[in-house]
Amino acid sequence: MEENFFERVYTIAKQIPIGRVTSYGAIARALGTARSARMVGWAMNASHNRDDVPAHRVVNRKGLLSGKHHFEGTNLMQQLLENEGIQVVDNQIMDFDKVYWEPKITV
DNA sequence: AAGGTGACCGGCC
DNA sequence: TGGCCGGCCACCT
Repeated sequence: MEENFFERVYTIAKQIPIGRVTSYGAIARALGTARSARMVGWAMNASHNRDDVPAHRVVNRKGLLSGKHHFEGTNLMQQLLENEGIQVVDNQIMDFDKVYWEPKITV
């Protein structure tokens, strides 16, 4: 199933469980393109077209809501995460190691 | 076809 | 984790 790079990212993002988050690099690794983490972010940017993609569950490796800037509101992303039981303070995810979830590696 | 761009990551101080 | 720099790769104009 050779879909576009975007589709792959979306597939991984959709697999993120509720109350869990992952990093761009993790997704990139899952896709086999560990060095193209930036592409993941780019794909997420296009995720605005998909409503099935929980982009709010994708943060950078530091657990910072790097992409919150791209959401509609200023704290929409944080609200969504908190709604799932994730504590977010100052654009930073608390207990990042606890809520962190690594996507299934699809080689 | 070439160049610019980006919601990043890892290494070093 | 704070800051800076280089690499990396697909998408857009």
